[in-house]
Amino acid sequence: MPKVGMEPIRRQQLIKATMAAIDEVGLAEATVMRIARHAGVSAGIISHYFGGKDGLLEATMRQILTDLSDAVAARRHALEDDSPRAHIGAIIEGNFDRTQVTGPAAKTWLAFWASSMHKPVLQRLQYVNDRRLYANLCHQFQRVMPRAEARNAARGLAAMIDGLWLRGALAPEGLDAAEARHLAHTYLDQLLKHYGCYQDASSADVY
Amino acid sequence: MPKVGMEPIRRQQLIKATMAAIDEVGLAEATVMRIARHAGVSAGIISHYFGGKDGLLEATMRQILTDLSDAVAARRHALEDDSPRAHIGAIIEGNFDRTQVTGPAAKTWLAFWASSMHKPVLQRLQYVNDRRLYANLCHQFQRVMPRAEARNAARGLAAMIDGLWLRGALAPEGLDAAEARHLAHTYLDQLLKHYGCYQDASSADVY
DNA sequence: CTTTATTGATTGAACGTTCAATAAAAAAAT
DNA sequence: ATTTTTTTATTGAACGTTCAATCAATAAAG
Repeated sequence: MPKVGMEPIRRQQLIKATMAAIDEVGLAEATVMRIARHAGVSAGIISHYFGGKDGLLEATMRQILTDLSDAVAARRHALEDDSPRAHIGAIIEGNFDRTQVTGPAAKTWLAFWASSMHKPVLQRLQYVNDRRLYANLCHQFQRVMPRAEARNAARGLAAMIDGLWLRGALAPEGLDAAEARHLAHTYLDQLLKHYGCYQDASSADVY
Repeated sequence: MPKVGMEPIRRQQLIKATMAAIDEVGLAEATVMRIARHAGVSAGIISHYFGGKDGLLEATMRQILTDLSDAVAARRHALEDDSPRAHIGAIIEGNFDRTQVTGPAAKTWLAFWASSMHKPVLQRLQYVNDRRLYANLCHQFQRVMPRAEARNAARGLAAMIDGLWLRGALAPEGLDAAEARHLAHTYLDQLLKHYGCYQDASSADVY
């Protein structure tokens, strides 16, 4: 079976298998053998392509963060409206993108989040991603309110988004994306309305 | 050294040591030996008092949930004002109680949260606790707004509280409790103001 | 002398990693 | 076009480590 150019294929396969395994039994019991079985390959191949289990986990977290980043960027670039509300709305929508919220990605996300508390490599990835979200929100809010208030608004909305994610990952029935988006958008409207700018409520009932 | 009546002392000791170990190296590397060393006892004692590692972890999560519950209950019973805003405010304050937010408890909390996704015993504990918070919030909101809106408000505030917790546990500098409480109270004010009830803003700058 | 409390060496299972062996594909040589 | 050689891909058994659990031994207290 050995063909050339297997590396990118196997890497993707194993990253996907990692998410599937974590979704199935959790990070603690996602052994290399279980992951390999999901991908239909042997356990040894993981060390071959990722240098070891840690390398695979890091690559998997990178993938998830990249996917999220792309989902947000795509929606922001597709905007016709350049208003702060539109940009922040796109950030919300991107964070509750179907591919991110559904299935394996959500639980893997939370698992890595908890794991990053004590693994410097993952912590760094999480930190960079987090700062980017915060900086983006802050920048948009600053277009319609003073810096100090913009910072609070950004922290509040970031917490709201993460909280909805967290609760969705833990809820037995999974995240209700429509409801989560609605709550986040309503909160955004309140934050903006409080400063009397761009106060039309047209985006409140988008979902 | 063996004296009688050691059981309750050892149990508390070991639960505290578990939190310390998880705070130090994370749940994945919190071995029975490490926990025992923190408590200054041998590893075997854990199986003796808790039946095994799982029993100790369950007891530790129970302790955290009880502490949180007590912190909320204490503040609610101390209220002079019986208004919905006062009750919900007390719930917020209880959730950001110093003993909960500071040190080992916060990281242990998040570690168990992630772990509960795949451990039925912990999942059940988390679920019960979560439902109680939601039911309490819902009940208070329903005193000043229709059922459907109250549900949304409760879900939103619960997400905000959890999100602030989550971000606090992950932030290198830890949670800024004062800021978190301020954000949660401001959000609460907005939720209530939206319905024109109890609209004085006196509690917005409590902290 | 019985009960309660505790230890620490031992056991067996599970895990990640390594590596020699294998086999297909590609390249080179005939 | 066929054979030989090299490269790439993959396996799976073996190894060493780590861990939770067990239990006989020990010792203080009642």
